[in-house]
Amino acid sequence: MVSAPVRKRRSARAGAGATVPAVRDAEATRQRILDAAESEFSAKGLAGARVDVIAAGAGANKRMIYYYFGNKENLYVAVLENAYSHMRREESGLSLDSVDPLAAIRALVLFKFDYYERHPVLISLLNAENVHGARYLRRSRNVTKLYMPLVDTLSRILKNGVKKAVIRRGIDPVELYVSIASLSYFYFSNKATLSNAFGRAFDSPAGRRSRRAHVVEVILGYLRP
Amino acid sequence: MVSAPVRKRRSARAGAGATVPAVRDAEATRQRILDAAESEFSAKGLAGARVDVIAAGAGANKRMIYYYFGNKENLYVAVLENAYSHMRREESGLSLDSVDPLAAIRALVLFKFDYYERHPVLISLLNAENVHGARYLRRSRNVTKLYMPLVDTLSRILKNGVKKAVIRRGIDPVELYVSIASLSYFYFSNKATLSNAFGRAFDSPAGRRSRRAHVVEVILGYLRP
DNA sequence: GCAATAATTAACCAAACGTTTAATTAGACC
DNA sequence: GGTCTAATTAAACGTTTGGTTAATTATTGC
Repeated sequence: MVSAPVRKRRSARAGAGATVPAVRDAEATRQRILDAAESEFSAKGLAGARVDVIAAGAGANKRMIYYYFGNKENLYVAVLENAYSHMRREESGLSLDSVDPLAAIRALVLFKFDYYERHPVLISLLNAENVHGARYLRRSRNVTKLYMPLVDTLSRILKNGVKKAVIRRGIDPVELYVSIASLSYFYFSNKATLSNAFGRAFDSPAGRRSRRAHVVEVILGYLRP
Repeated sequence: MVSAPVRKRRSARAGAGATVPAVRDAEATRQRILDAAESEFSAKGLAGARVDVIAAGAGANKRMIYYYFGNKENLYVAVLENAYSHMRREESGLSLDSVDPLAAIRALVLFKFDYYERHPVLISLLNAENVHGARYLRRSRNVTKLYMPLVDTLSRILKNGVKKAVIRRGIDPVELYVSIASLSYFYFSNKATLSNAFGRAFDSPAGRRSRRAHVVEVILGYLRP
């Protein structure tokens, strides 16, 4: 490349702001499209999202979407895979084999809460996906049945806790995992309608702090022998 | 056309099967549209739903939707109001002022579970609504902030339970209510992606039975002093 | 029976939208 | 510097879709 080192191709006026690089860069363009698509799909769902809005948000020509992803549905699936596998990866990176079973479970609960808080798009995407019966997630081979390792870990922790007499007997690890996810997920997923139902500001920092403490209390309270 | 007293106007071939009455009946037509809209909107969301599909499902002319509801959005709001206020009505019909605080809470937990199980459309509608920040539910004046009575009841139950030393001290009734809702809601709301993540058949009768028992255990286990 | 009105229908329209065609430009390689 | 290919663009295309027009049929009140 020559002179004019930091030329911007366009003013990226669409607000969504993606900074367009000076040079042609296939991978970067693809990534900008993916990012713009994530925010558009998570806000409006597959049917509500607009291809033109995604292109504008990415600072790319609409044609690029078809160049890199084929069509709208494929792009949606790519976004879904991306968000979903990110969570899975982070979660499996958790080292829960602490000596203290209760501390391990507490760590898992807090991880779930914090992850959902930091990744609202994942929640929206999962919500939309569940509305149409996980049609598109199921289509993606990269994403199926990868939770078993975590359930195994949980199972070991429970057994250990029972032996040490700090956890009650007879808890199904899958049910427990779902309950842990529930208590945090629902709070973030339904905060719009919850705020509407109670006057209470559900999304305030204080609200989040007390919810965070509460979910730990519920799970650990339940686990007591 | 002559005699033929029980003439059907159309064969209602659309599969969705609404039985079209022999005579003109404004209220019945309106209701058929509402029913068809509920199933279409809950399956596809506002943007994904098709006005023509709703009309066909209702066995009515498309024009009737605009005759009775003005436009697609208004119809959506009507569906939402309908489903939401139905739940609110049923819930406020619960008489939880039993002598036994734990029995009262157990009844609330089971009510929530059973209601969600029996009304999957409500869950889908709420999910879709939360994806776009409750924009449309907030628009409906009929539906706001009507949960306070229930929270008051819950508050009384908790106080009573503390006095009788069967419930631990210091539980926030709103947090508890949200937790109770979470444990059941999430299970039904996310069953598609959950079934995908674990191999396990989440939606089987056996699965539902054990989940139902589990959520009661979690809440009552947590409440112990 | 006969107007007046309410309910219903078939056909149509314009805008929105996903997708494509075909041409252009930048960078890589020799 | 010229050639080849990959990245990018502008404009258009064809369908789908929400919404409308205007005419028709049933029902109600007299």
